[in-house]
Amino acid sequence: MNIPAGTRDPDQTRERILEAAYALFVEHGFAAVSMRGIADRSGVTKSLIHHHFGNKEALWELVKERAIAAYAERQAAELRRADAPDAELLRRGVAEYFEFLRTHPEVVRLFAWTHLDRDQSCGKLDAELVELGAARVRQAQANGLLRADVNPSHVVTTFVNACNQWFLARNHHAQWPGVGDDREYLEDFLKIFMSGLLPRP
Amino acid sequence: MNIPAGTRDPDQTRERILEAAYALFVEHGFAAVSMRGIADRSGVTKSLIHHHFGNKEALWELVKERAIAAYAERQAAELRRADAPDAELLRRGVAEYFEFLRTHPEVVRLFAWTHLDRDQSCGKLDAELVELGAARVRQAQANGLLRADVNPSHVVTTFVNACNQWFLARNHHAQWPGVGDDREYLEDFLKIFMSGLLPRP
DNA sequence: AATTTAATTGACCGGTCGGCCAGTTAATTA
DNA sequence: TAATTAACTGGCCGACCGGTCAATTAAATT
Repeated sequence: MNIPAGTRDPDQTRERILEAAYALFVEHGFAAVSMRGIADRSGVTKSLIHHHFGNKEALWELVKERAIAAYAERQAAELRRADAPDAELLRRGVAEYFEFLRTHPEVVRLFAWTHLDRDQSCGKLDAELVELGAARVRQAQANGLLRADVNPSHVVTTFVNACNQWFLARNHHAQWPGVGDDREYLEDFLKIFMSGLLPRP
Repeated sequence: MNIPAGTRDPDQTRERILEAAYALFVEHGFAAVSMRGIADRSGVTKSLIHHHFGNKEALWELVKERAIAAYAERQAAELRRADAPDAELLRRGVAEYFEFLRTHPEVVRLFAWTHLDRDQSCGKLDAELVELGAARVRQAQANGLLRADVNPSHVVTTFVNACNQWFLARNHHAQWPGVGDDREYLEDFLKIFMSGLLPRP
C-alpha cells in the first residue's frame, strides 16, 4: 500500500461503501437494507455515504450497474469469439452461461430483485445478448444445422430461463426428490434442449 | 347480505385484511409493506390487524399459505386425472402448468419472494408435484414413449423453470428483440421440449 | 335484562428510518 | 505557508416503523 494507515483515500472509501452496499442489497433487497447497516459494514459514517453517493436510491442504482457490468463483460467475451455457429457452439454457449450464473449468484439474485420491482433498466442490456445469441441460432438454422421452425429468440430465452430459475429456486430444488446437482441438471437439460433443436428428419 | 351495514362481521373483516395484505405483499414483498399500509387498504385500524393476526410475520405466513393453497388445489386437480402417461399427456401437463401461472401471477411473484428470502417452506409442497410428474415421466420412459436417458425429476424441473422464469422476467422479455407473446413462447418451448424428449432412434 | 365475551378504536411507546447540517480534519492549491 | 477544497464526523430532525394498552362498543351468553 502506498497510502499509510489512518489517512484518507476517498476512492478506497467509495469502493468499500459500494462493496458493503452490494453485498447487503444482493442478500436482502432494497427495502430491507438500511443506510446504517451499510455504514456499519463499510466502517464509515452514514453521513459519508450521503456525501459520496447522494441517497439510498442512487446507491442502489450503482449496485445494479455493477452487477450488470459483470454480466456485460461476460457478454463481450462471448462476442469476441467468432466461431462458426453450429450445434456444438450453442451447447458450449449454454454451458458457459450456466457456469457464469453458477459462479455469480449475486447476478441471479439482483436480476430477480429487479424483476420483482418491475424494473426494466436491466432488460436493455439483456436485449443485446439475446440479439447476439438469436443471430447465431438464425445462422445455424439457415445452414440447416438447427431446426428452422422455432423462433431464434425463443431458443435463447428458453435456455436463459432454464439457467436463471435453476439457481434462483435452488433452495426448492434441494428439497425435490430425485433432483441432482448443478452438473447433472445441466447435462439433462442439454440433452433435451440440444436434441430438441436438431433438424426434423 | 344477511349482515346490515355498519355492524360487525369479524370473518369478513379478517378476509378483507388478508386480501389487502395479500395484494401488498405480493406486489412489494415483506420488507416494503407496512402494517399501516395494510390497515389503510383494508379500511380497519392497525390495532385490529394485530388483534386478529398477531404480528406482521404471522400475516405474511398466512399470505404465503394462501398462494400455496391455490397451487395445491391445481395440483390436486392434476392428480385426479388418471390418464395413461404418454407424450401427449406431458405436453398437456406443461401447457396447463403454464396456463396456471399465466392466470395466477401472484403465485409466481410470491414464489420469487420466498426464493430470495431463502425460505424453504414452499419447497415441500412443490416436492409432491415434482414427485407426481416425475413418476409419470418415469412410467412413460418404461413404456418406451419418452427417452430413458434423462432424470425424470430433471424433465419436470426443466419445464417448471422455463414457465416460472418466463412470467417472472416478463418485463425483460418485453424488451428483447423477436420475443413473442405467451402463446408463441409456449409453442416454441414445447416444440423443443417435446421433440427433445422423444426416444432416440 | 344483566353479564360476559369479542370486535374495534385511538392514543401512545421506544426504536429506527433516510436525510441534513454545522463542525472538524486532512489533502490540495495558490 | 496561507487559503481553499474535499473528506469525514456526530448530532439532530421529522417521519414512520411494529407493537401495546386501556377504553369503547357491539354481539353473544346467561
